[in-house]
Amino acid sequence: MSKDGAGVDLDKSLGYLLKEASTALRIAMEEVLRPLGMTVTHYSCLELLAQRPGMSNSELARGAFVTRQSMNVLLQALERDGYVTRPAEAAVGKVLPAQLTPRGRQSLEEASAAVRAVEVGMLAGMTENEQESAFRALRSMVHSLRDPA
Amino acid sequence: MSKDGAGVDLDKSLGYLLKEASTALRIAMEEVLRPLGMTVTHYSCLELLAQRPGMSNSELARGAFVTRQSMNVLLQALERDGYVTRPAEAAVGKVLPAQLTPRGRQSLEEASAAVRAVEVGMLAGMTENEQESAFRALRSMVHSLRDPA
DNA sequence: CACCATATGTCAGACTTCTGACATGAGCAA
DNA sequence: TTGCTCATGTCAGAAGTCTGACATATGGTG
Repeated sequence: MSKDGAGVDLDKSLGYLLKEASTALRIAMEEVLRPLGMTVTHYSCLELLAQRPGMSNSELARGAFVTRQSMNVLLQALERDGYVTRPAEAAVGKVLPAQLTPRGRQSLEEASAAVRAVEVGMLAGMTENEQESAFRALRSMVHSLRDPA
Repeated sequence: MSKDGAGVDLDKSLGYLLKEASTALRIAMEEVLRPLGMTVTHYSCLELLAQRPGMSNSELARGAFVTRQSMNVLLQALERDGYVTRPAEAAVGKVLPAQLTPRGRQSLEEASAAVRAVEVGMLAGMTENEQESAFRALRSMVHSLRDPA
């Protein structure tokens, strides 16, 4: 019953393993971010804004892999708490470019260090070549999933 | 600003790419499972039960990468809707072994075929060797994340 | 110009998952 | 036996994310 032709053999499925790895990473990140009062999406948003100041709500949503509605909820909270600022109205169109405040930047520094340590730990025991080929493999999977042509 | 020493360069981060790939896979699976009225966790639960009948709620939770509380909510719904059966009381201890009903098995068949197609598509363009090394890389990451020693 | 497809920001409600908590049972050691 | 630790099932409430919907702005095309 455990490996009949109709079923998916989870122990050998790259999809299943992909989810397993992603979950392990998320849990490890939540573990170090929780003491800082931050969720993974919360951190992702700040990190994105540090790299590309002025990103809009929709751009941040795509970068953090959530819907723009979810990002909007988060962004309003970050704005209320003083981590992020947005102009009251759009200069052009409806796009509101977001910026980190000094407080946001400082908060990100602690988080970024913690997250970087998690990623370094994740890659422990892998050679540069192994990391490179894993990178290419994941890129290929993303491309195939998004463009099934 | 986009690549100062303090930040994480998301474009080169394996962690970020891992989340991207996992999200792409989840979205692709949701897309094919939605017409069947099934979520990814819902499907995962049925697939696990097909491979190992008699799994308990907690075992299913670990296998589907959710908490046992979340799996309990789902399992109660699956039981109510006739996809799964559990004994009214435990034969030994508190563990309630779950089983697929014929209806659950039939529902799984359609879903399993759809999900298998998604996974095949995801691996399109990758050689057997590339898949194998990706598998080892992900396994290594999971291990390092769970056991940071 | 008018029209249409696309993208954005936002609100509202529902769904899924999570954390916290409790009681119960198994396993092991003193 | 008693006590301790761990795992399990479950309930309740909170948090995060999602889908659906609407108004608005842009860009291209007739």
